Amino acid sequence: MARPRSEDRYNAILAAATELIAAEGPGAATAQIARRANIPHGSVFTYFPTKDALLNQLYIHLKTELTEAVLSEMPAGGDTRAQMHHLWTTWTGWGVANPAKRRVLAQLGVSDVVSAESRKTAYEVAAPTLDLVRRASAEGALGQAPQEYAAALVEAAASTTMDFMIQEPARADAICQAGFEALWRGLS
Amino acid sequence: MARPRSEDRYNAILAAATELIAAEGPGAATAQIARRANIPHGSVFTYFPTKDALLNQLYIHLKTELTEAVLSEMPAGGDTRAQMHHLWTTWTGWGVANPAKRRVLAQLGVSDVVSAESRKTAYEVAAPTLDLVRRASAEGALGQAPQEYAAALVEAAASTTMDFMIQEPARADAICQAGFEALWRGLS
DNA sequence: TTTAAATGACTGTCTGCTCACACATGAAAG
DNA sequence: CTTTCATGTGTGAGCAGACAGTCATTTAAA
Repeated sequence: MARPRSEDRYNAILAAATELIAAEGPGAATAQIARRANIPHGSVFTYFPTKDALLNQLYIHLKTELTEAVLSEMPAGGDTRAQMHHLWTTWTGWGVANPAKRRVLAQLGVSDVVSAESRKTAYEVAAPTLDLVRRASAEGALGQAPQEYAAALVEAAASTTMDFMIQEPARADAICQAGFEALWRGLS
Repeated sequence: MARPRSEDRYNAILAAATELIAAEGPGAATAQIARRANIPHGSVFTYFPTKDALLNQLYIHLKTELTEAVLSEMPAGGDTRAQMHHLWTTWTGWGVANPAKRRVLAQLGVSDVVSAESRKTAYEVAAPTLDLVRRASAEGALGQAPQEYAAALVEAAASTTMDFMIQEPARADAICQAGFEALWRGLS
């Protein structure tokens, strides 16, 4: 019926926004994002109704990408520790390999521009992760606490661990392993 | 020699900035901050050379206040667990009692406007805390990891715990205790 | 009398967003 | 297979509003 939207452009906008927001925070200008994406400024608003909508979409997009990375190649079987270890190393590995994406998630995570709905959507995408954490912590000190609490603690620990892995690349593996050991002891 | 600056005004600016940044992020306008502090817009710039300087000062101010709260009435003696428990309950208690301040620290903590120098200053203020965490974790899984890593994990866990305590006031105490138990197991 | 704070109107810059027009697309008509 | 046509994207100049910071003047402390 009409000219279709370009998926490439959509992705280019999200990619450009990721780089700029990582460097300048959520205040990065839409005109700058458009320039980096090699499209005219006006086109940003044919793909996203407002800047807020763009930031919300970006948040969901990155959360989804992270969750998919973490769940891919998850060992089957019932060994919870092995699964948690896989989750941990994949998660921190993704963050180290994608520092800009990681930084954007950190910035948007504490920002008000991300709506409760977007957070809920991201939360549902991450449900399998939540379930794994619940299994890992059911018998431990956090067994009676809200299951989301244990999941949030794991996320916070992963985030902190990535910071230090990036900061000291030479000891990244050792930090990752020590962090997992501490996490596992805390949960179980 | 000349009219002195008013300490009240200085504090009023920081207090107004805290409330507004908690609600709107670091993008909150200086004119708004001035209005909330009941002073003319121009006066903001006799107390702080730029908005960035204001945000940096605010960050150091809140970090210092938090550290003082945590270290006050710290039990002497050599019982590391009791001291960690005091640190934990005081820290999370401060956050629950001061949600705006806590939120501002979270927002500024991931923001680029806070310079490396400001972070270093805040870090030095918190040195006694760091030392306590080092003692608590020296024999555990994190014994070989950078001591700042253990401290950052404690901070991240405290921050997450406050979120849930605020979210579910009825279970706040239980969450706080469960969190400490998990933390202690992870560290030692 | 000297000095710097108090004040608020003002400014240059930047912001998200709009809009009129040109044009590509795919469906429908012949 | 060609022509027609409705639809909605491509484009960038332009707009109203918001922003951090300035400055000439007034005022109060030392």
